[in-house]
Amino acid sequence: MTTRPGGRSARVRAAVLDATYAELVERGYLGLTVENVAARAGVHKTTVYRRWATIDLLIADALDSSRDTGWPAPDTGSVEGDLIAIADEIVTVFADPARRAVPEAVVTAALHSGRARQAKRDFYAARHDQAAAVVRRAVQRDELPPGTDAVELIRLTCAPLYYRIFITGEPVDHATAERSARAALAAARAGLLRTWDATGPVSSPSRTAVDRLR
Amino acid sequence: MTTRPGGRSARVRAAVLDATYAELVERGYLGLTVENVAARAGVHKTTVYRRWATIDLLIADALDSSRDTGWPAPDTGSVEGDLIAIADEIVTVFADPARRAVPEAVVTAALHSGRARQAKRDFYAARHDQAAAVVRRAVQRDELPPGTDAVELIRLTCAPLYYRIFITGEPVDHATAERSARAALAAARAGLLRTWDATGPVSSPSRTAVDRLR
DNA sequence: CTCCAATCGCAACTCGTGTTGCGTTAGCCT
DNA sequence: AGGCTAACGCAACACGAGTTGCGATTGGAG
Repeated sequence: MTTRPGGRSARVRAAVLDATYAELVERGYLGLTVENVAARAGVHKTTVYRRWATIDLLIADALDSSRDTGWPAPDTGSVEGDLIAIADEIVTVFADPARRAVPEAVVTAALHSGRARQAKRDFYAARHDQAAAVVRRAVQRDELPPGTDAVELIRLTCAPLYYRIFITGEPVDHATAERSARAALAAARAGLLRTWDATGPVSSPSRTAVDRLR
Repeated sequence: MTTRPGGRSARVRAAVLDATYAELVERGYLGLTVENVAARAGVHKTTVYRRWATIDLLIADALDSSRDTGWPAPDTGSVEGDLIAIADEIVTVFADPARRAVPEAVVTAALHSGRARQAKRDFYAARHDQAAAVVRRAVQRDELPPGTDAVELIRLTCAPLYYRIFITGEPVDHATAERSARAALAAARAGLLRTWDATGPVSSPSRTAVDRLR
């Protein structure tokens, strides 16, 4: 997608990656074969095989392409609202069989291929950073203790949902999302997620919030 | 394993399931083929194919067999110590390539087969129930608010670790385990994990802890 | 405009997984 | 102990994913 309109190579690459997404949504990871992807992309299967050794590398490449796609972080006015919105979006995605097929395939592929594992790591790192904006905002608004690890709070918010979905196989709903967000928030408010030592006065990188209290 | 010494069928079944575990540890999910399992079990491959249609069903059956194996919940004297011990065990398991192969295979198999998904769900439900004992103890000792959802506290303790391991691909260590346990505990102590309504006096199913305070 | 290198399409092939039919063996029941 | 049924071993086969060699096409450079 970087050089979308370009030489034949770029055109073929884009067509194949698009076809991969489409096949993934339609048939899931299991039904994903190189032949089907090639057929949908209007390309011969050898072309696909020559460029991507396995399906997992194909998924990894497709994920890389979509990583830099903009993802708008919610802005409800409060951290609590924002975190619940983030958690709710996860619930919504996994409630739709078509949409949940993509992350499921990514997780599966990452368990098979180191390259896919790397792509997945990069993808979630980017997403976490984008989502962490709501936390950084909250710290500036004194809603949360200064020095709160923004990404860690995002992790704690999402983790219980993914845990249920991928590990225990338990259902998730709006109540689950709300509970996860509130629990994570409780830890943050208790000062358990501070990056720098919280036991005493330190040379903090930013004491603006504290200073403003005086 | 239920009727270990029995007819030929039971013997073959046990041999195959044992071989499945051994192959899983040695070669991982990817290297797991029916032929290898059959060879190690001293059985012909058609015998395996006739009983278990796919590898995933084989893994599911092996998981079922190991579900009722006793798992000793830690008892350090405090909930915090117990939860950290539980979290630490997860870190330890996934630090060992051989031991992490099993849960990884289970998660992969569950994404492929409904039968494996069910086996995984049952397994974690049993584990959660066993681990929840430390929480129930803590509630009785008044370390935690009465009505605290024991299993939910266990979920919140484990979730951030599994999230890093399976989803984001970030590393886990003792510090991660400790932080997860403490964060979950903060939510529980804040009364966010109560099963019954916490906003006022209710007809609670069990007010023993409250009664004892008088 | 022409040539050249890279890439693609095509068909035939290899190889491993999973299947099938049949003969054989083991365990249980009277 | 003898027979009966269910399960197993074996070999041959079917099928599809992935590979390979070669000719054809594309897009850019001089």
